[in-house]
Amino acid sequence: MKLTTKGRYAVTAMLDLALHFDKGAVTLADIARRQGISLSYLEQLFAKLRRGGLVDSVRGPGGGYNLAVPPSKITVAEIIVAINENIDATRCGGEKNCHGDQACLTHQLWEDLSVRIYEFLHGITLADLVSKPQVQQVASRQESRVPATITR
Amino acid sequence: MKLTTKGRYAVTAMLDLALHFDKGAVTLADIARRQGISLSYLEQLFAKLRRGGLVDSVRGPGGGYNLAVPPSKITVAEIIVAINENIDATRCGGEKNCHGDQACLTHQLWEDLSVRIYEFLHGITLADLVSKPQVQQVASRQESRVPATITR
DNA sequence: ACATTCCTGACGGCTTTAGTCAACTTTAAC
DNA sequence: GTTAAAGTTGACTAAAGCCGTCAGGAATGT
Repeated sequence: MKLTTKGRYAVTAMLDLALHFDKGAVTLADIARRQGISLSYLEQLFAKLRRGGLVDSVRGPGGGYNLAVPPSKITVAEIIVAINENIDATRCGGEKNCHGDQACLTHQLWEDLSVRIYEFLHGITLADLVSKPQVQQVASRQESRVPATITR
Repeated sequence: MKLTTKGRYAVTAMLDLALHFDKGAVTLADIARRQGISLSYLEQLFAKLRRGGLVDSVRGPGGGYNLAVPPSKITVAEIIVAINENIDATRCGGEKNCHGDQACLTHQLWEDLSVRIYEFLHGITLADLVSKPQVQQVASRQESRVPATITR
C-alpha cells in the first residue's frame, strides 16, 4: 500500500464524481476547477482509473466521466490500487528476498502493516465519504464558487 | 505518517541493535554487514536517531551505538517519526488549507488514516519484534554468516 | 463542419531516496 | 603520545517518482 499525494488526488477526484453521481457526465475541467488539480494531471489519473474499470468515459460535447458503479460499491483502497500499480509495502515485492536470499528482519512487520492499511481503506466507500457532514459542507461551498480561469 | 524504504531501513537497523542490546556497543559496520545496508547511509540515519534520543553513541575503538532505552520502551512509530521529520499524511500539513483557503474534500480521511497507522505502529515495540520466532530465526542465521567485504 | 471532450505520449522541473566521498573529532589501546 | 578505531558532519551524485505542461489526436453531439 503506497500512500502518496497522487493517490490523494485520485480519491479527491473520485469523490467529486460521487458527489455528482446522478447528474450526468462530469468533465475533467469541472473537477480541475472545483478541486484545484491540474487538468493534464487529471487526464493521467483518469486514464488509470478507466483502465482499472472504476470510471466510464463519454466522449464528445456533453461528455465526461461517470463512476462505473454506484459510490457505495467503490472503496478508497480500490482507487489507490488503481493509481499505484505497485501495491506492496515490503521492500522485496513479496519475494521475501529482501536481504540476499532470505527475508529481511522486518519483512513480516511491513506485511502486517500493509494488510492493516488496506483493510482500513477497503472499509471506506465513496458513499461513506459523501455522507460525511464535513464533505457535504465543503462540497456545497465548491458549488457556489465563481469559476476560476482554467489554463488549457 | 510517511512510510518509505528509509523508515524501513531505520527500523531494521534498530531491530539489529535490539537483538544485541546486552552485548555492548554495536558498530555501524556490523549492522551494515548483517542487514545489507550501506554504511554511509546508516551514518545518516543514525545521526537522526541520535538527535531523536533513541540511541546513544560511544566514540573511539570498541565504540558504536546502543539503544538509549530498553527495547520494550521503543516503538516502531517513534523510529519512523525520528527518521521522517514530517509526519502528516495530509497534503496541507494540518493547516487545513489544502484547497485554496479551505480544507480539501478528503482532509478528514487522511487524518483518520494517519491516526490509524500511527496507533498500529505505536503498539509495536522492538521487544515485540525481537520475540517473534521469524525474527529470531533470521537473526541467528545472520550471526553465523561469513562476513562480507565492506566497501569503505 | 465544428466545438467539445476524452485520449495518448513526450517532456521538464522538482523533491526524495539511496549512496558516495572526504575531512574531522573523540578516545581506547599499545 | 602515537595510532587506529570509531563516530560526526557536510557536500556531492545518480536514480526514481511526483507534478505538471505541451502538443497533438480521436470520438461525437449539435
